[in-house]
Amino acid sequence: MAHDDGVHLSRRERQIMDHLFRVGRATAADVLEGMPEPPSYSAVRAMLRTLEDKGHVRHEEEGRAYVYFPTTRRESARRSALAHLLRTFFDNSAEQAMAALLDLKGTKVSEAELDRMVERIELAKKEGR
Amino acid sequence: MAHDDGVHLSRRERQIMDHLFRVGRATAADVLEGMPEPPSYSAVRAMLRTLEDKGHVRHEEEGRAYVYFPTTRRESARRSALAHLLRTFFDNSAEQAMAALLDLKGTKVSEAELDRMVERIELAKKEGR
DNA sequence: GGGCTGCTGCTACGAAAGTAGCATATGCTA
DNA sequence: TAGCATATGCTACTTTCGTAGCAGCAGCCC
Repeated sequence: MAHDDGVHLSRRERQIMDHLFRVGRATAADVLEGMPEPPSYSAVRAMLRTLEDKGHVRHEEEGRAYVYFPTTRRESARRSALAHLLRTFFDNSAEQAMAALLDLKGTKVSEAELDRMVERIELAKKEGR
Repeated sequence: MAHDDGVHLSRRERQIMDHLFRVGRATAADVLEGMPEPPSYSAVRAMLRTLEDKGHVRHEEEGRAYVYFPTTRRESARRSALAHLLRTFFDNSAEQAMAALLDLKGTKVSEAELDRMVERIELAKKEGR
């Protein structure tokens, strides 16, 4: 069944991971800046350490500062986040998700992009059969 | 006075909300069943109550049991979840998200669906200009 | 050198989260 | 009607989150 060892991300931990996935790598200060309702600097560092203990991030020393980054490849994190979203809100329907994607305000989709999307779909169609 | 702490969902609370969004409405027992690493029945009920206090769910009596459901419309929850995902993992690129969507294993996308997707995109293109 | 400045590593602690367990009410059934 | 099953409403307890604050160390600048 569940093999969950440490998928237990708390609210703050999730926020930190989100930021890390967004930017790739960041120092505690960077993370702090990128967080909603920023907590204290100490708090961020503490959580970063916790995340490292749990194995979700690692760090490298860069000059005097620690630079943190996710241990999970962005690709797989994406994948599972997307899968989860699909399952939770779209009944696993890629089409529905697509539709939502298209009329999401704030997302500017250029015509060229739309074209490439169509291409991708056509490709998927060919591969699918 | 902060009450709109909608983002303040704890780990368990998020899991519960996820399940609720997935199924629409459910009793405490249902929720329990749909949770990863299920806690005790008591725990679930307690959290459901908390969620109700915070305004994230409401309940109706159905027979002897309480049936809970999200107060937020699925639509808007979707929307913001999608926006968040896009921002966190796809640099706000709908195209990238689309691509990921297409080659997500486990999602069977029928040819008909693919066709409809193309239609939607073409429509978006027309509307866009 | 002396004093900032910025970073780390700690410890400590209140506040939530998470959980268990009881008492109680109600419908069902043998 | 007694007994079981299933609900809810509590209360109380343990864990972990989230946070502040201090000490120590390394560069920098006057």
